[in-house]
Amino acid sequence: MDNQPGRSVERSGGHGGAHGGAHGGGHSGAHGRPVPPSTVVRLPGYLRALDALAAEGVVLTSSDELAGRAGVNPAQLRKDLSFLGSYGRRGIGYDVAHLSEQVGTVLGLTTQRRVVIVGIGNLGHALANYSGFAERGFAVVGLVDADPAVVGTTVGGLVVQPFEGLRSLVSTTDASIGVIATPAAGAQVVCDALVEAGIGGILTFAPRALRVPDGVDVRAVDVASELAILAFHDQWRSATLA
Amino acid sequence: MDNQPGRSVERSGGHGGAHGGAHGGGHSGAHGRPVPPSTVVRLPGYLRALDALAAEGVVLTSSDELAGRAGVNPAQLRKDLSFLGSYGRRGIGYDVAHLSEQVGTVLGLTTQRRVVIVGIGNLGHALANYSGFAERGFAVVGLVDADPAVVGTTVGGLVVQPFEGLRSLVSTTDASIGVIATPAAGAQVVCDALVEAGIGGILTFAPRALRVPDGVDVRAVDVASELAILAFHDQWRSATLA
DNA sequence: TAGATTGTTAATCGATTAACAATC
DNA sequence: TAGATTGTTAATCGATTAACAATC
Repeated sequence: MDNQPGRSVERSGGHGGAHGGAHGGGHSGAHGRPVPPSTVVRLPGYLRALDALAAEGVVLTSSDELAGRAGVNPAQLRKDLSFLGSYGRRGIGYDVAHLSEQVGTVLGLTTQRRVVIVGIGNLGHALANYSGFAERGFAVVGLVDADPAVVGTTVGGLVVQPFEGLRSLVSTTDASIGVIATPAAGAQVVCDALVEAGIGGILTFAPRALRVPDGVDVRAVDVASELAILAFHDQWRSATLA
Repeated sequence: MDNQPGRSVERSGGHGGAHGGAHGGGHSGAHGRPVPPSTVVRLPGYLRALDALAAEGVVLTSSDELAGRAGVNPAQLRKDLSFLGSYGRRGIGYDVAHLSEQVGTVLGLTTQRRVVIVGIGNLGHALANYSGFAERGFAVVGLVDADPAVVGTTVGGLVVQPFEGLRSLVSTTDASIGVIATPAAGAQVVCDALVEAGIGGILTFAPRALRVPDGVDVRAVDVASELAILAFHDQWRSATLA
């Protein structure tokens, strides 16, 4: 469980390096066929669209309708779903409730996962109070901050713990996912501590690439990078107008 | 400038549909060669790594070093940079300051862009106070919320405006980028209003696909989806251990 | 049966990577 | 010159899309 010198590094917005861990191959769906990474990242969008349909009382949908809602090509939707199994009926379509359940199962949302948030600044506050966690079966079970002025305060019903308590917090709560909401400078130290504590999946908001050992999965959300990408397109709009 | 029935829909974490606007082709780099989308999304990461090197006083770097910092393959880094022009020297490497400037220019970060944030809840607060905007040359010039209890309050030095004032706010400030930090239910209405007001790039945090007309660029950050993707890998770790 | 719609195949397209000639 | 490192080519790989047979 030693935190070896990082072998893989997360790529902004992408996967962390290797998450394959033991068996090397990709993760399999119901068919036994592996589900490609590009498909996995679209599944949550399908689930969202399915839940919206269900909320509207729609019972049956088609690849055309569902793809339209999710913003993808119908052929791509069908191909993506085919990696999970055969959950539609030719000539008929997909049962909304059933497909939603299947997609949720494939994504591993049937088991509750416990989340620890490190860095309780503005963003950490927002995340600690974010209702989206519970809606998808995630439980925020711990908050950690390095600032003594923040430690001991209550946020979203949880008392903020000191950084030194991270390891025991993770093991006593059996958390498997860590969220890094610290400034960039502290992110790697926090990441190392999370990995050391046994966390297997990390969502980071810090604008910095993180080194993690094989088998640890990192997803990065970087607001500044997203804005820069918008700026790239924006300058082309301006140039084209002029 | 009418907001036509949406033709394209953003994909979670990806591009909005078409941003090509007038000319259909991709956006060109210094060479006149178009810069592929996959390259554009990595450029901010390179810029980050370059700035970190500069802060450490490093003057010259190699594709190996820079790629290591950014978490990509050195061959990929060189290929990406080759779309921008020839900014390295064979046998020598890249001048950190010069390359940083070139990448920043290509991304359109030399011109200040003005940003309006809609939805001043927990997340909107965090964003309004986020220093990362200014560091990359973005100026937050307006805050908007639909809740009368929030309108009129001061956040990050700006007075929150009512939703009805969005259009005039955008035109008087000449904002080109809009950030949506509202609940999912209101996101499409806000999006439509931003487009109608002339906004060309949108960063949304609402967990919902947005319809936008051609030429409007949408980037979506969805925390719940990111967690779901982590859950997918997490379940495979558990299964492999057991 | 006729119409609709899936699941899958095959074709296209784009992205990644390795290899290496160019050149500092 | 010898060593280092880029920029580019060519090979590989994976993802997207169109088309259609299967089938409800």
